Amino acid sequence: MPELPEVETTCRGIRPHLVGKHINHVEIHQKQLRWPVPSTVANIDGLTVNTVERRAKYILIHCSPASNLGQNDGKNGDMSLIIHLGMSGSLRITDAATPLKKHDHLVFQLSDGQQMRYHDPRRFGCVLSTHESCDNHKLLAKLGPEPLGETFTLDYFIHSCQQSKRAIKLHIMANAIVVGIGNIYACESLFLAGIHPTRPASNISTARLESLYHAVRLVLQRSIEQGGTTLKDFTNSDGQPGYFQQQLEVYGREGKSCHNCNTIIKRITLGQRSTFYCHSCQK
DNA sequence: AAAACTACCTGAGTGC
DNA sequence: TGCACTCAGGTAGTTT
Repeated sequence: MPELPEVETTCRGIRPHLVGKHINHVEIHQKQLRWPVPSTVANIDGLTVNTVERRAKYILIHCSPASNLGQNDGKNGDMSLIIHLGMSGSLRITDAATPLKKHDHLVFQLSDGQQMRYHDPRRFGCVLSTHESCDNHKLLAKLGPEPLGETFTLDYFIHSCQQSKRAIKLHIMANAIVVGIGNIYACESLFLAGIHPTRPASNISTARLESLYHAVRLVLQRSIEQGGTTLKDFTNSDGQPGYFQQQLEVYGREGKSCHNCNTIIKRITLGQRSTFYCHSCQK
């Protein structure tokens, strides 16, 4: 299930295969994703990929007509794809001869003969297009800062917590506060910081919030370095699994011993989501 | 206004 | 073997 590190891993994997290439043709085999794939996605036919970026868990692919390359004025037929991998999505680069898989919903035919395929069994993801700046798109406009970016400062984080009485786990998972921290990394970060997931955000000392701030960034950074977490169906754009799962301390470990103190890891439901923690290490 | 809840979806896993 | 059932979970939209 792609979280921020998986999306970053995907971006890095597909970028060198896409930038500078033309997209000759798009095939839409299944348009019924989280939202219907708009027919305007097909307008990308013939455009050239300028950049591949990530914002939160969205992959942004910016394209221009070949004649406009370098103008970067946002007009003249520029177009961007906004792709979300949802729970089970992946983007893979393959050659055209590779047989289609059952859930390969979109196929982007590239000018060098390769293809990029959007695969998503559970169809929780989306593929949308826009001619405007992606930052203004409805889905991206209200997102908080990137957890690994410069605008996510310690002061900002502490202040946001002091304003909220919600459980700290729900606070760090709220996209308006900071993006890209899903269930797995929220659990892991709280374990690393020694903070109980249900503790109200405003009821945590600034020293402990500082630990959490660094824990969030460390956990995400480390996971990106490992190529993401493989749970069930995540593989990178080459089809290789990530290795971060081998380092999970609490997530999915209900009933097993804490690596730190041997206490049995507990599971509770918080915000409709399974939440794993060590009752002894996290207060 | 903020928080809580729901719908969307299908593959994997479990129990009978 | 196969059927019925549960669980996983990001996000926007709805309800409280």
